[in-house]
Amino acid sequence: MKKTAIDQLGFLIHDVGRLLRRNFEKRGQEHGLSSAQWRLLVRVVREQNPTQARLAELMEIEPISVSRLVDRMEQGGWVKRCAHETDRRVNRVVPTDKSLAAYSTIKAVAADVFEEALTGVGEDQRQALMSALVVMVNNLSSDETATTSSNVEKQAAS
Amino acid sequence: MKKTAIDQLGFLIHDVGRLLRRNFEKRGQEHGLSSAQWRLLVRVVREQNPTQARLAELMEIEPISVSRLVDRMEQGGWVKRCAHETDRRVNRVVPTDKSLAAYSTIKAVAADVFEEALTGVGEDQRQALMSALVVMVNNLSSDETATTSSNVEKQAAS
DNA sequence: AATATATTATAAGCATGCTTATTAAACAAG
DNA sequence: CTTGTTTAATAAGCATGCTTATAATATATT
Repeated sequence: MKKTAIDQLGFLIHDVGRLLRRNFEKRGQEHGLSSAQWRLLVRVVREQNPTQARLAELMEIEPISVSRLVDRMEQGGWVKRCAHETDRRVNRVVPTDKSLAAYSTIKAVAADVFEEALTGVGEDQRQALMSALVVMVNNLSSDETATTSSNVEKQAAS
Repeated sequence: MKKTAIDQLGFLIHDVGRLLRRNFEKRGQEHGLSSAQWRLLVRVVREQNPTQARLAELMEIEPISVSRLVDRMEQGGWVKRCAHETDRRVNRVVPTDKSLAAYSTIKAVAADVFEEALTGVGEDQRQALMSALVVMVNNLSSDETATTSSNVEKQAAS
């Protein structure tokens, strides 16, 4: 059994991420959501119509990136921008009926990709993998806003 | 101890990848290589002046992506394009003295980022993490060219 | 009330991935 | 040798991340 050197970690994480994304998008050609768009939609549904700023915080990407993601998703009929009740600067991002209808199907596609990826990885090892990743996220985002680590908690929870 | 659900796997991998990249690039502002450029440089040094096509194969990205990466790295003085001995279609990508001088320093920065990321993760868990990731790469790229899995072997080896 | 500061979203432009199409050179088949 | 196919690199244009800058609105301070 060869010992995999730690300095391959970056390459491995990068490759696994890319391959997960590729597989998800290949299988999901019927639904037509990119993986970034899917990540956003999950937040929108879970959080119940968050503002764009809240989405940026949750996804830990820049507000402008959210803005353009929402642009394309709005164009594709996945979400709508709705005016905030009191603050006229703010847009709430709201899923369309189309999104809600597709949600569980797409979720199943994602689960399927994970299952394929983890074929041959035992339950213990899966737990080790997941908890190592959670620790890594915490370590690496430790110097950022406090929101970060609580996000991870939340992710870990559900 | 909360059980981390498998359907968070995509989010976690994505986040860890992004955070590793961000930390590497933040620390490496002095050397001025992006993480994609660093990945390419590692291949160039290890493989001893590969062609662009070979780089695309090794990095599992499209030739055009290599082309533009090399454009910027050539402009930044990290690599040169040299004519192939016999085939006039081909460029060999060759590291400059500047690259070779910086190589071990940058490698140390990467190792440092990994060490920070893995703080609090025990040796057993590290091994479990790495081998799970190797399995995932193999599973996910199984329907691609045979080159893929042999790459992983090679990565795992060194 | 008027002015200064915060916050929300967006604009412009770069890097790195992709797909699809093109050019130049090499190779293969008649 | 000419014609057709394959291969190496590049071009054009899109998506999604980034940084830096701007406009509009809210909020806080004087």
